[in-house]
Amino acid sequence: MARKTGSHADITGPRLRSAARALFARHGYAAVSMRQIAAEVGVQAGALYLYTPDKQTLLFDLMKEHLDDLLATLAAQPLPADPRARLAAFAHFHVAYHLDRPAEVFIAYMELRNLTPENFAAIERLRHRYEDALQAILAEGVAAGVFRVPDARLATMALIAMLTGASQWYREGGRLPRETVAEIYAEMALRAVGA
Amino acid sequence: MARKTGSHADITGPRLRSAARALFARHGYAAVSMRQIAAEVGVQAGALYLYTPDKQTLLFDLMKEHLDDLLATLAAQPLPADPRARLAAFAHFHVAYHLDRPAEVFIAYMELRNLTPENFAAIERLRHRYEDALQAILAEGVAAGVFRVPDARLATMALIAMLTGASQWYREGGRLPRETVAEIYAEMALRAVGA
DNA sequence: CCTTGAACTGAACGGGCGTTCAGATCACTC
DNA sequence: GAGTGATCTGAACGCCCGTTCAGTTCAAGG
Repeated sequence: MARKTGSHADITGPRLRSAARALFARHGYAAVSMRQIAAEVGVQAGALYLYTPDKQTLLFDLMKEHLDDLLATLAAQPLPADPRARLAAFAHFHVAYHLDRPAEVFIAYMELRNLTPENFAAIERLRHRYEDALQAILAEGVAAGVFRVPDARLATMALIAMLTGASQWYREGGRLPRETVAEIYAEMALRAVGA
Repeated sequence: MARKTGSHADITGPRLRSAARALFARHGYAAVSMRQIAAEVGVQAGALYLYTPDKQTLLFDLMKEHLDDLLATLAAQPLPADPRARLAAFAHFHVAYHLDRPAEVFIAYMELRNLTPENFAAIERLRHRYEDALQAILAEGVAAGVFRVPDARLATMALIAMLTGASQWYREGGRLPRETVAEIYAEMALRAVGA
């Protein structure tokens, strides 16, 4: 008793990732079983192993995809040369991007400790690349005399934590529209660094 | 073959909580077994049930203790009347408190989804009480005309995320001393709200 | 119409899980 | 020095885990 109708390989693969993303985000990697994911996909657990070598790789791929996409989208972003406008654009981009992907954000920040050491190192490298992009903006602003921050690295971590936090409380259709939230956060980020 | 030397009830209880706190923070609630905790305590798994009714209550008690202590310590804090000085004192307190308790902070923010609905509601109530304390400071500052924030609730969430984030990267004996970190974060918080 | 091979099932593997409990141990009281 | 009760062990309960794999189904190619 196998599949009833036609070939499903190109359907089941994405569905697996999508189901895993939703379940990991809601209940956490360790609390979700392959059987639960399989049930969500509408398949037996064994069939999942046609699309992922194991559960750990499934988690790693989700996180890597998220960070790769984050870095690629940032790179494609037109960032003004002026440090102030540049930081405003970065902050606006960061908030909007994260509000659009609450599940991915949740996983990327909560499941780091469930990665094997090698996978963890790979993800941390990507994340560091992203942080460095912000840190460079701050350093330029300091050099240009328009930002006043005692420590660029600390300010980077503080801003990213603040901006990312938006996705923890924001709910679609809530009191404030997405654009307004991004705008206010960008404004706070600028002020925080003394712009 | 039971205990070898004397009575241990007043020792094993705290040791259970301490071991659970450390293991939950490192590996996550769902990934830690009662047997692992028992091994850390130096006891068989069954013995733990003399000190906690179940694993869920163990997690809940750790989180409730943390938030109760946070609220009590905040209440005992002498906060100046001037909104600017008041916010600076709050921010400084928050960062210092969180840098001192990285394990508790990690658990309180990462394991919310592993609480039963009733326990979750109870913890959220406590957390909301704390957030309201900050929001009140911001509202006073806005009323006094010294803070400029479009939305006090949003600013509250943004500041708490930023300040709490310090405990994610801060390491004892690192580049910056604890006091300096708290000072810089407090300064950034003040500027973020336009003070 | 027969063959092939991709897609999937269903059962099994060894092992760990949270929790319970009868029984063992032993500091203490009277 | 007998008895008590707090403390803990060790084994067991039923259940779920990630992963493997022989076998089944069926769309597509010749």
